[in-house]
Parts: sequence; C-alpha cells; structure tokens
Amino acid sequence: MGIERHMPGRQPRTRIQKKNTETILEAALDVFSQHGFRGSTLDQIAKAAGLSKPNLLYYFPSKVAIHRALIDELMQNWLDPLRKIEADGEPVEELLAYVLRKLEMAREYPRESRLFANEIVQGAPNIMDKIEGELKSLVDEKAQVIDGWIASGALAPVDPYHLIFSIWSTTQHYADFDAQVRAILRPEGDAHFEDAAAYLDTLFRRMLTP
Amino acid sequence: MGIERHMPGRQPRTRIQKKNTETILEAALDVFSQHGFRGSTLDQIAKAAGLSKPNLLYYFPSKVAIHRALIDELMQNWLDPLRKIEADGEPVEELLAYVLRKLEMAREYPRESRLFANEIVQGAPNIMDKIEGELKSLVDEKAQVIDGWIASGALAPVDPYHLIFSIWSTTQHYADFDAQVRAILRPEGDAHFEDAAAYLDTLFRRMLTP
DNA sequence: GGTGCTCTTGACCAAATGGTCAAAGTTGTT
DNA sequence: AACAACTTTGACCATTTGGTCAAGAGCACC
Repeated sequence: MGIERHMPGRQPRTRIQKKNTETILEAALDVFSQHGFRGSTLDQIAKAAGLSKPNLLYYFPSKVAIHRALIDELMQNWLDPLRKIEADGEPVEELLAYVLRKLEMAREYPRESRLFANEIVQGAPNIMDKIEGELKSLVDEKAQVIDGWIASGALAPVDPYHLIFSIWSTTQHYADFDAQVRAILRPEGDAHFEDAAAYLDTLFRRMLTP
Repeated sequence: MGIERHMPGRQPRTRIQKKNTETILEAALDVFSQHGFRGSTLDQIAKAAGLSKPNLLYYFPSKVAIHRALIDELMQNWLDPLRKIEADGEPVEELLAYVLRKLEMAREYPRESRLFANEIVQGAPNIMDKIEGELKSLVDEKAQVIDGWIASGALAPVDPYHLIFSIWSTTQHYADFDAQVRAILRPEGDAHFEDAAAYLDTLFRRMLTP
C-alpha cells in the first residue's frame, strides 16, 4: 500500500541527503532557538536553509519532525558534561570542572541552550519523558556520588539536587538570557565569559570546600 | 476624523471595564506565560477569560496591546526587590534578604517570571529599551553600592554584576524551569522552596562573608 | 543514450488566526 | 419611560501557515 511516500528513509543514504538534512537542521536550530516552536514557520526555516518549503518536507515529514530531530540530537550531548563527573576524582575539583564545562557549553552552543530553555519554560511538552527518564536517573546517580563525597568529609555538606540546579541555572543564564547580560554589561564579544568563569569558580569553591 | 473607534479609553472608567480588563490580563498572563507570544492565540485568551474574541478587541486594540500591557505591568514590580537593597544596611544580610525576596517572587509569581523569561530568551524584542534603560541603571547603581561595601571590608570581594546575575538565575530557575525541577525532585506542592531557600542562603552566605 | 531513481518546485488546499463591522442588547441618567 | 452611552457578539474577511501533489530536473548505472 501507499506507505512512506516522500521520506527517503530514516537516516540519510546519499551524500546529497546528508548535506541537506544537515543544512535543514542547522537552519532550524537558528530559527527555533530564536522564536520557539510555535513562533517559527516552515518558510522561515526554508529560507534560512536556502531550500524551498516542499523540499524541506521531502526530507522531514513535518515541522514537528524537524523539531524532534533537533531535540533528540541535543539531548544526547546535553548530559555529557554531567556524565563526565567521576566518583573517584577529587570532589571539589570534579565539581568545579563540571561548572566550567557547562559554562563552556553555554558559550559554544547558546542556540542549543535556548532551544532547550524554550522547551522547558513552556512546560517541556515534547521532552518530559526524557527528563523524567534519562535525565532524572543520571541526576539521581550523581546526587548519590555527591552525597558519598560529603559523607567522606571531602565536600562541605550541601543538598546535591539544589547544587546541581544552581550550577545549571548560573551557567545557562549566560546563554539563555544573553540579551539581558549583554544589555547590562555591554561586553565586547565573549569577553564577559572570562569574568563569569572566575566568578563561578569562586562561588562554588567557597560553597563546596569543607 | 475616525479616531479610536473601539477603545473605551486608555484606562478603565466604568466598573465593568475595570473588571473585564483585569479578567483579560489575568487570562492573557496564563496563556502567554505558558505558550509565549506567538504560541498564544486570541481565541485561547478569550476562552480563558470567558469572553468572545471581538469583546477582547473592544478592550484592547490588538493582541500585541494585551501583551504590552502585561509586560508594562510586570516591569513595574519586577525591580522592586532590587530597589529595596539599602546601602546603609548590613551588607551580607541585605543581599541574603534580596535572594530570599527574589525566591519568594519565583514562588508567588511564576507566571510573571516565565512571561519575562520567554521574552528575554527570544532576544527581548519588546522590552530591550526598558532593559537598557531602567534596569541597567538600577543595576549599575546597586553594583556601586556593592563595590562600596567591598571597599569597606564588610563584604568579600566579588564582581557585583555577576553576583546579581547568579542571584537572578538561581532564584528564577525555580519558576522558569519549574517543569524540570518538579520532574527531578517530585516535590509535594511547593515543599522544595524551603530547601531551595536554605540552600541559597548557604551558597550566598559563604560567597559573601568576608 | 535510455531507464529508473533521487531530488526539486510552482501551484494549490484547508485550517487557523488576527482583526473588522454592523446590529443587537445593557446600563445609567434624567 | 426614554434617550444616549456602553457593552457584546455572530458573521465575515484577508493573511498566514502546515502540508500535498503532480510534473519536471538531475543523476547514476547499464
């Protein structure tokens, strides 16, 4: 019967498919991260990608499919910095390195951060399953590691969950609220990230050193 | 010539106008804070307000006018907690009280916080003037106060701007990323705000105590 | 150089959406 | 009660938007 008409296949086969799906996702990231899902149109994305609208829909079956592909891609990398925390490292330094990695992500991938932020602010309609699953279990796991460190006396006693929240919020702030940060600091380029790194190092070092 | 046709006047005159404009703004806050500006429709707002769509447009000339009214109202109260910081108070306690006030706002007015967040994440298209004006000058002023406290030795040396950013981000996180926080903590009601208050008090107390 | 596959697009469609309007219903005042 | 002002709405409109389709262009392999 008439099955998948337009879709070439789940993943790119030819080089032209690979190039175009990448171009589309790149353009979609630009648009979605700036206007949110509902605020973005296929025409905008098509224009940004330099393709026609029907051509977009040749590679992706729908607008939500593009968004989903983007979110899926994002969620894979998003948790990497947290995964890298190692239980047998030096506690304070492990956590400070994590802070720095997150801040680095905010600097290097602000669009991804905003895409994520847009999604969560609006109640995470499309990724609640991933948050309740993958994300929660990873956080639970690392919270236990932190509790272990505290029990061993190598770390000042803190609530590990709120610690993680405060690391997320302070670092992502520089990506998600970039417009505000820039309006207030008027920095040249990314200069303020240096100061942010120094500030956050001090903040969390004082918090965590026993 | 044919001027303001539908609008009763800039501000409500009759009690029925007052009641309805309030109802509309209340409903619009619900809708806008949940779906963002572009993601919200007049029909949604009308339905939430229990009015017909043309009736909305009798009180407000357009969708953006409703949004603007909401943002204007919000900006007035948003800066109050920061204004309340007094230069002749005890520095550490003044700042910790500010943290608590901001956290309280996140708990009491999460919709307002998300409305604001939605706006900033998307580049603050409608309020950049207010951010560059009112907000920036208030922050500059308080940054000077903080610098004064540091010079007097009553406060540990910190970058006042990044300090303020970290207070904003950590507190607003509980409103803006509520969906994520709840998915991870699974709290009953607002119980986690108590823990957040204790955590943030510790975090900033350690940071700020000389 | 033809045959089948991949890729591209102009024209089109149905639904949603912001907004208008004239007419009808309410309310307040004298 | 009557008159004017205020309030409400059903019907309507133009535009935008996600998505379809059939026909045409490239491309590859024999």
